[in-house]
Amino acid sequence: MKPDLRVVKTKRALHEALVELLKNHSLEQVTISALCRVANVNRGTFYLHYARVEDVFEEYFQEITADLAKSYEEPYRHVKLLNPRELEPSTIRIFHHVQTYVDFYRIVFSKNVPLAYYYMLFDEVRKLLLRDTAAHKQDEIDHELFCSYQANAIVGMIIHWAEHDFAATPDEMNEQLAHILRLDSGRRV
Amino acid sequence: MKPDLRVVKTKRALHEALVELLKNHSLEQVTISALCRVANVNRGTFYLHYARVEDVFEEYFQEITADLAKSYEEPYRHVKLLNPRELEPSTIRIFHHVQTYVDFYRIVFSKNVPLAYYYMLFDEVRKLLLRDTAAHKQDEIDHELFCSYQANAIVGMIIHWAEHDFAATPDEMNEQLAHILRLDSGRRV
DNA sequence: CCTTTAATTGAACATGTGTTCAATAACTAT
DNA sequence: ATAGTTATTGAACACATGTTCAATTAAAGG
Repeated sequence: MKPDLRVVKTKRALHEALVELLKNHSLEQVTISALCRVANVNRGTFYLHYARVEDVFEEYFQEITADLAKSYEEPYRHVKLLNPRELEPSTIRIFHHVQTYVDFYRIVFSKNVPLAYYYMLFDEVRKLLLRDTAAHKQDEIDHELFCSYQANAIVGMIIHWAEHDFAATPDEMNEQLAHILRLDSGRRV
Repeated sequence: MKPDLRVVKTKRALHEALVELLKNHSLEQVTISALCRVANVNRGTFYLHYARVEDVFEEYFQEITADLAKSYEEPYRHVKLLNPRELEPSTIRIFHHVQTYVDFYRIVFSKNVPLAYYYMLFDEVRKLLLRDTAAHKQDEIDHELFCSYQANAIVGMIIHWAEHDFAATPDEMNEQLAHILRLDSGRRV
């Protein structure tokens, strides 16, 4: 059940062709025909794996969101998490992650791309919150709902960040998050 | 400078044709050609006003987000707003608004629509928060950033709601928001 | 190495896309 | 009503889309 090398080659060619075309065109300007021309892949082959150009970007973007989760696994970062209302901001790697892949995130937050990309980021953040706050459930509050609330709040900060062309530094974003979470007084490093 | 009646008629025909087609097709399945066929509008005319089918939906959806703002203007609802951390949930009309137009919001929150629709809702909520919390700025916190945080947190709840097929009632959503905002203890009606 | 399996190809077809143009029709303003 | 303005139309064009098919090619597994 190994992945067929031909499929791997085809997908890699399409990935690289997409990155190439995105240097001079917006995502929605990239046609399937042009993508296949640049990638030297038959158009029929494209349809064996995808339906739209956006699906190729989505597959690529999946590797990036996977990196977000991975950065949380690094043991020296993965400090014990406290009550979600007192998240230790040094453990929040998301702003640094976004800056690392800012060229991708400019696309992810642009108006005419599918909402699916947004969900991929949101789901990743929520997954991390669900895992790290499992011990701090509160009565009367639907914990999954609360994580959707909290995760999307953070993504809201990233929207704001993107609207200002990612001018602030990741550390400044972390600092603001700390203040919002009321860590400004009684900070514990 | 009145709107040309011909334009009004054309747009209305396209709006109605879109609603008609959406009964049996997803938004992305609706082609420009089919839309124009049903609307009895020349395809060239379509391009005089729009570029994509999604633009027609966006124009329609604008009327709906305008209704969200309008519901906040109703004087008997527009109670004095407190500190954003203590939002009086009875003034939060958003969950009821979403339920009123749930057929539209199912599309707005579906994966393959443009992110632009999401922004329209988010911007509307943020605008309301910015207006109603202007008096409660805090030092050290970028107030606009905080409103992006808070507005998107609420939209995160709606995402969660949509994921569960809008099963909860708007009042239950409001109740959960109240709990999250720490109104559970010391509630003031 | 050789057979089996399956991905890829190239070609074709109907339809959709995006644009242009002169001719026509419908609206506005006087 | 009439003249002037402008949206709409229909036709045509090159190109993109989505699908099908038999022929070919490359990989997997023994």
